Amino acid sequence: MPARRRPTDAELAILRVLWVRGPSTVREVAEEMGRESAYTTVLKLLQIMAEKGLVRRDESARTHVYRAARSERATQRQLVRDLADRAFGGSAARLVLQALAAKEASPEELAEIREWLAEQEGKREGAR
Amino acid sequence: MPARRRPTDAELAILRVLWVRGPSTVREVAEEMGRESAYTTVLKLLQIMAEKGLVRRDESARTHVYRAARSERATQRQLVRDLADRAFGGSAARLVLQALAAKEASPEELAEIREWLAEQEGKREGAR
DNA sequence: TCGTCTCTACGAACTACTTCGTAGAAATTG
DNA sequence: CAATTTCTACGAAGTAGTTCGTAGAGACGA
Repeated sequence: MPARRRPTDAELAILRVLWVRGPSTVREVAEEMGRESAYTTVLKLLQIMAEKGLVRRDESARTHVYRAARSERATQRQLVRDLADRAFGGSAARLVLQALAAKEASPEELAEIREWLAEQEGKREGAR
Repeated sequence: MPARRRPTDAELAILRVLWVRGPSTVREVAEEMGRESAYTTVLKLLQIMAEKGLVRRDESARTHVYRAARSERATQRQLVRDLADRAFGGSAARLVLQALAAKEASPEELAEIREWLAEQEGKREGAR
């Protein structure tokens, strides 16, 4: 059983495209990524990612169609956990505090965070 | 001017030791990391990290002493920014929300987050 | 049909990371 | 002083990631 490794930079760039576009052909992904990388580079990457299980491939037509195997949310969560483990002693909360310090948050995002906090408050009360 | 690359996994493991122990010799770091990696592996890594500027080396004695070039906080912040860019479209706040979902936070940490939010609230009021 | 285009497959080359063995200098010990 | 230990330096090898060129099959248009 192969341990799940985190996607590399190049893989993540491709996943981002697939999350936005949905199932796509090699050409579509390559196009979306601009002229940064050659068509065959994207193809090769997608082939490798299919082997790794990062994407699924529909081969029913001559032109294969790829889609992300895991959702954006699930992948993001995995990456956060991974970073928390590697650099924050496993504490996602400490990671949060650094993240808050790192960049400005929009009012909407602040509101979401506040909402989450309120939920926690609720749970805590309920648990007494 | 060499762009600052993020520390690799092995480098991060060593940095963690240096942050905890402060300036240390190769032997001390190797010891701290358990018997996972051979002495010369740690040595080589530290040499490379010194070249990259991740650590500074005091060569005044025969046994060199290494210390982290950047603080734990600064490095953590860099890593958070990097992850936000690579996987969250640059939004640290969205990263925060995933992080909050990823793991339980302790009451102390929750309190810190609340405090930070209150600060933001204050700024916002003040700006009106 | 013949040439052109598009697609997948494959492999080669290059870089980065990680590991550790060996060599030799310097310090220490008996 | 000789043997042992401890240290740095270096190099080699293995793995993984990334890039892209070339080849050949299939589709398509003139």
